[in-house]
Amino acid sequence: MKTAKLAKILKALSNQKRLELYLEVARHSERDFEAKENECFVCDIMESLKIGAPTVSHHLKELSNADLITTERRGKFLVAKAKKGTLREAQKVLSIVDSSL
Amino acid sequence: MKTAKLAKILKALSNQKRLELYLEVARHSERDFEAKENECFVCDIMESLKIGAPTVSHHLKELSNADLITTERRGKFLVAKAKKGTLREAQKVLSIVDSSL
DNA sequence: ACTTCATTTCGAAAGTTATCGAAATTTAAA
DNA sequence: TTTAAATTTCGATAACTTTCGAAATGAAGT
Repeated sequence: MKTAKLAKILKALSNQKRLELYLEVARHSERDFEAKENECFVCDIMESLKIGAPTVSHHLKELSNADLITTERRGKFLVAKAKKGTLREAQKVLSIVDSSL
Repeated sequence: MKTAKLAKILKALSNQKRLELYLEVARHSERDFEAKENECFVCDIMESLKIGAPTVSHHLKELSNADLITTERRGKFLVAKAKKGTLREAQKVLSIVDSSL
């Protein structure tokens, strides 16, 4: 992976709210793609992170842009899923550091 | 590790130049603490990353602030050393994601 | 079609960041 | 102690970010 892409991924995770949002998505993504009718995601996040819907939407877009998540409309709601491979790749690059020390 | 600290670390690595700088430091840190008289570090980086000295200085400070490196004066020069533990801790938090998927 | 709820887009405000050139500081050497 | 090299601080600017409220859009049920 090129440093430009790695930097983009890390940047997407460099805001505390967005990082928490990502971790939340990552932990719940499997479950939420099987979500029941009355489950949503953006509105859950709004409440748990205490940020407005426009901001959540913006953050989700940044995470998508960095290839860290995908989103899917499920009826009225939007559910997000983590692309675990992207994070793993990023970790691989960073772990070069460990092995060389 | 709290998300606030993790976010700070990731932010420090979220700028491409700074990320490259860090990776460079990480790869060379052992060697450069044993540096010969005429080896320097900031000025090397200036050339290899093509950014001015003030900017390098600024980036080093940010990496220090995030606890990712330490710096040490060696005669006229400044050498930087990676604090591998910090990165490892960060990786540990992020790897929760992997194990939960 | 109308209403309602969820999400996105738009426009803007406030704050932060990357980068630079110039000046100041530090260190070593002559 | 004068000089030269390396680094830092300062002041400035341009670009970007986070966040918001308001308006627009999309989806689903009545």
